[in-house]
Amino acid sequence: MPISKARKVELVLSDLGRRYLGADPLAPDSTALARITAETEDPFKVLIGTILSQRTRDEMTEVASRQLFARYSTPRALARADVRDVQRRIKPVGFYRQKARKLREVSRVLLDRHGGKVPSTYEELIELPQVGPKTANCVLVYGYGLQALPIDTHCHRIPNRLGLIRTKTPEETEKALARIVPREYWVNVNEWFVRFGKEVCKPIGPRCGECGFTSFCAYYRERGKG
DNA sequence: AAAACGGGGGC
DNA sequence: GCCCCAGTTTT
Repeated sequence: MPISKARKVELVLSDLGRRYLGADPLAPDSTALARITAETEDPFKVLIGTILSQRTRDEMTEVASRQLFARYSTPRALARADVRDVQRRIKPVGFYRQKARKLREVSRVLLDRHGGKVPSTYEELIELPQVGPKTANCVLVYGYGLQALPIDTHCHRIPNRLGLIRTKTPEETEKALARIVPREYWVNVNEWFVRFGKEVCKPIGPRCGECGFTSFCAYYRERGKG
């Protein structure tokens, strides 16, 4: 007799919690964005660091962030920055030319329309340049301690593989996860999926031998032993 | 719905 | 050398 979906969700969350909750958020095995956001409660740095992390390898984000914040740590400073200097500092991340322009642009919008402060509502955040659903929710969660579910490729791939949800778009994934994940887990579930996705449930070549969920994983069953 | 953006690490 | 990465924007 197959176990219920609710039970699967419970098993996954408790197991990932055991794996990662006790872990030091500043430890080397933690993700770079997690370290950056853990070191500061500054929504501006969370916003900038999250934009830098978009579609870019995690380790590169940390290097670029430190080089950028060493010189520009406020919207006012970054709004006046020389784009070439910003480009040089964030060079390790992908799309660095585009991002340098967008970073200065978003800083100017913060000054012109938001009094130099990062807004704390989804509706306002999503209007900012280079801010989509994922980045907006990251600012709410890591910058303001509010409840939201930032959806990246890991948060989409893993619950779908496990058969917890069946969604095509990030929007669908966010709604589906919001239904099945208890609120108390929202602050953690994003990073749990990211770390689990990097270590075990990789996009290609997943280490199913190190996964505790193969007994009910739809992906494991279909691909015939990993 | 699909393509474009892009440097750097891993294989 | 080839492929992929804590997405967003444009077509």
